[in-house]
Amino acid sequence: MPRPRRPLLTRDLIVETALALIDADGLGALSTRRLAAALGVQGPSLYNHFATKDDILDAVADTVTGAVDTSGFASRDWVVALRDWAWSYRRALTAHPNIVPYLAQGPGRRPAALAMADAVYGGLVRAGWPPARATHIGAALRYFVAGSALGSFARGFVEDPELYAAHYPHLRQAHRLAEHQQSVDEGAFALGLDALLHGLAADYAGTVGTVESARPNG
Amino acid sequence: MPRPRRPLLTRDLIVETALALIDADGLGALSTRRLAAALGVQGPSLYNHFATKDDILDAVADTVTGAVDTSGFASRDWVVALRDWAWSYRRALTAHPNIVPYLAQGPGRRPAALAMADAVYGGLVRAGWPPARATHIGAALRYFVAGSALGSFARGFVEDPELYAAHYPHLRQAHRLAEHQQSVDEGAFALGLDALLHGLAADYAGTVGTVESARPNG
DNA sequence: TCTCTAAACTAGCGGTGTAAGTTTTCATCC
DNA sequence: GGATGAAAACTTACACCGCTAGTTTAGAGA
Repeated sequence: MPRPRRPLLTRDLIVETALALIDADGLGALSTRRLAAALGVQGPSLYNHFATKDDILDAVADTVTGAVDTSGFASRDWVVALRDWAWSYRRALTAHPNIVPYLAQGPGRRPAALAMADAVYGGLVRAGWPPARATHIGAALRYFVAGSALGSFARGFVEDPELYAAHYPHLRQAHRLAEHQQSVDEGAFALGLDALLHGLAADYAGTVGTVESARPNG
Repeated sequence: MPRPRRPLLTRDLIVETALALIDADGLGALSTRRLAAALGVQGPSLYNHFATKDDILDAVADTVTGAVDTSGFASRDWVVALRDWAWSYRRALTAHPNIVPYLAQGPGRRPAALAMADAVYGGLVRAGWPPARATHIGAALRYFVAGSALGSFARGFVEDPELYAAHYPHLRQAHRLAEHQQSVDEGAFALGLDALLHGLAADYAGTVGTVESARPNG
């Protein structure tokens, strides 16, 4: 097949299909030939639109990150904005868990990740946090969200009572974690996020200072 | 070469060499042939000692996790124990950052990870936390530590001022993050960990209750 | 001493990312 | 309107990947 009358591929179509394949079969199952086959095309044709496979994955990661909502930093109290952002961030990642390990390794040059960092940092500084602190807070929350989306704690346990009872005295109930995977992970996230925000609020009261500087939109 | 007089390979030697290669060249650069070559052997010989490449990586992950110190839970106040554990955990992971993405995806059947979970959970329950809460707390801290070791926040930024100034108004100083990578990541970790523990302590005071139940070794 | 297993080997399969070169279509400029 | 050059598909091919199969020989146990 020579050059077709209307292009068979576009960057968006490739990214969309790649994400669907990753969601369905995992990151390891995505090869350029399989992706191309899903698009009705031969493998190397993808290289007319992307330079490398990693470029494709970067674009996929960018669209996933693009779904994160940071609008709260523009109008809400910083604690509320952080909480809303963290939950939105987590939802965006857990909607596509298979891409998370790739995504979590370097926000660098990806526009959506930069825009997110920009909004968070800007919002915190505007709320009165010193720049260095704002950087640390944004990073700390990113650690927490990425870690929670990456390694489901509960998913790691197997549904086999005997495996744990023998050697790990306190894990007698661990096999039940597998059943309640989602609620355990969400509960742990909720608990940890609340604790983090509580601690940050205390820090804010102590270092940034008075009540009047904690205005919602400054 | 037939069977040698003394075995050229042992599981420990394979694991040790694999970890060294991963540290030096990254997870992606570890192939069975390269690993075997580093051991002075042909590729498939490894399969006399491990069933699959993933088995090798699991063993590597287990030795890395094995370096985490949970001894604090046996003798110290739970807040101190959590803090010491989290830092030890982080040190163990950041000593071998390239294996972290593999390691963070499922503690499941790996003995060292199970022993760690057992110690943490047991220590928290002994301190008076309800079992479900103890599970959540352990998971939340794991999220935070794994996230911090996985995606260095600072490493993702490039040392090019112009890249950020144009589109991201608040990230004008972001290129400087690359220089101070380690201190930024450690600072963010310290801040986040302290906030988390502060929040948990407040929760403890509110739900678990009185002062006398917060005894160090119960 | 005989036998079986262990631990190395070689050969090879199907799959991977991607480079190189080919063909044809479309858009653009004289 | 015909020439030109880029675009977008193709085929072929390379080096590498994880892993299987079968072979050879050393050592351990009956």
